Amino acid sequence: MFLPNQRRDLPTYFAAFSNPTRLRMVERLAEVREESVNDLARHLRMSQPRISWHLRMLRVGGVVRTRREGRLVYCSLDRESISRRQLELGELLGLEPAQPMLSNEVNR
Amino acid sequence: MFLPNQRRDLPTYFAAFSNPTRLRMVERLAEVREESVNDLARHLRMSQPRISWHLRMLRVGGVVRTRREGRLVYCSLDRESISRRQLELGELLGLEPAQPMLSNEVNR
DNA sequence: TCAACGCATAAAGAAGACTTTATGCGTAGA
DNA sequence: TCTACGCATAAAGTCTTCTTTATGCGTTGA
Repeated sequence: MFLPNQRRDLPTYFAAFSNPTRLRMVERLAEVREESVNDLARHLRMSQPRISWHLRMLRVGGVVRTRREGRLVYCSLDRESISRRQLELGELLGLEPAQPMLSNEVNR
Repeated sequence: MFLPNQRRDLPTYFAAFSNPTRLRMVERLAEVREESVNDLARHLRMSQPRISWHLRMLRVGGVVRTRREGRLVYCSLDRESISRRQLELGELLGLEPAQPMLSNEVNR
């Protein structure tokens, strides 16, 4: 009841990274640590609904998390979650326990 | 002329992992190290064209490689390539150089 | 409490991913 | 050299993902 879980989550995790638009968003969030939805949209020159849509995929995939402050929603990488999924992939591939990758990064 | 490359390859890499069927194939190949297309199909109870189709995605994504021997085509994980992409992701996310993950695994 | 802002979501259409069935090409063995 | 096998690919149809345009809901500041 834990390993099966893994197989359910991994596809959405990888799907999050499997799109150029989302990769740009991720890249941007890696640079700025945190940014509001509108600012993200402005910076990447994309419509706000489009950003929101991809944001959802990133959230569901466990790549990005958001927090609300007033009427702004700030996005940031969920490094802890990413790290966890990477380990799951390692298990699936039957790899050495491998470095937790990011383990020495604090999450925001 | 190197970083842009990265952004071109990563989506196909992640797309390879973003599908349950392909994840099963990958899981299987992690167990058996190497298997022919037909045997893979038999084991996973899927049609041969279906396997071939997904195999192509896995190959394009740099996750699996194949070698021909007579009329059989053997599939195996391309651990070296996977390792490389994992590092690219790390760079994109602005992470510590992080362990090459798999680095202490020989490739078949 | 009203107007404007920030974001999410819905609806519709376009593009892409996936599956099945059919076929073709190369190799091996008779 | 003919047949059967293993695999790839094509064609057609279906299902999913993605984009745009329109709208709604919550929050802030007047």
